[in-house]
Amino acid sequence: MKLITRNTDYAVRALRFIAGNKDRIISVTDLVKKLKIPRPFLRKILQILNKNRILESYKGQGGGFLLALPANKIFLVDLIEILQGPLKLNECIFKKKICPDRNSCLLRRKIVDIERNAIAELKSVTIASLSR
Amino acid sequence: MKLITRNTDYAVRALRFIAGNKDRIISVTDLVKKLKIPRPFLRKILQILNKNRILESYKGQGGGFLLALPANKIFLVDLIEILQGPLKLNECIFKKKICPDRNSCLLRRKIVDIERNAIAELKSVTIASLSR
DNA sequence: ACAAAAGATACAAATATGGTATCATTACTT
DNA sequence: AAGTAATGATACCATATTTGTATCTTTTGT
Repeated sequence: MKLITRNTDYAVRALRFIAGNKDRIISVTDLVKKLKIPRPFLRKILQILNKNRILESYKGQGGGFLLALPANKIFLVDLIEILQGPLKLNECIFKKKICPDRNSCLLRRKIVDIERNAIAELKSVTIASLSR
Repeated sequence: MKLITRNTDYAVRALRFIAGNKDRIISVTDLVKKLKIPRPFLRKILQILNKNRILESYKGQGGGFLLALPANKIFLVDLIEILQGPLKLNECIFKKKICPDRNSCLLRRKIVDIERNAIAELKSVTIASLSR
């Protein structure tokens, strides 16, 4: 039960590095040299971040990536949602059907509370705040 | 990223039912009739709860299960730990090695904070409190 | 002795996660 | 214009976890 999976962790590392080299275009080659992340996996992650407008990309020789937003506007919650899907800690077991058990919904309500708190805390975390 | 997996959810349902039939031995057959849980899977879950002294078991004809503890002493956190393993939201990517990146540890620290809060909230949840 | 229960344990299917491989496209350099 | 170094798109594969199934043994009440 991980709050953060490896691709989110990798994304944070990569984004931190890119943020730290302000205005210099960073290629996957640069990143692989610094961070020990499997190259094709990292490429996939960066492509996803690009599609989600966290990164800008430049093709061709000398190409690479830049932040599409200032580092203090890139929120960890957003990265989690992009790379791991919606931040739901509960995921009701009975998918489409209405939950047939009022008491089990008591459980769900508790989980939703905890989820709300966790999200609130995560909301304050940005790439900038992770770069001190 | 589920806080609670299906087997924990099943366990809660089963324990609630057993708690609600105080002092009557409940067999898997009884439980399967009431809760729509696949029988062999439920058996496995109950066996685990028995081994972990959440349930008492009685073999032979007329056998089944009783709570080994009062319902207000059966904590959700414990069920989670038993059925899903240690409640760790962080799970540092670099397992044995010392984390080589001080900044990524900033991330870890945040997650640990969130984890601490979530666990604190979970600590108050018992089978009894889920049975109103 | 029989049958109805749990105990133990090995196996299997489905899903999620982590990672590869390959080909197409773009753009800089010469 | 050609070569090369970069990303885009996409399909595939390996591993781990979750969610089950199947089967045989042991116990106990009737």
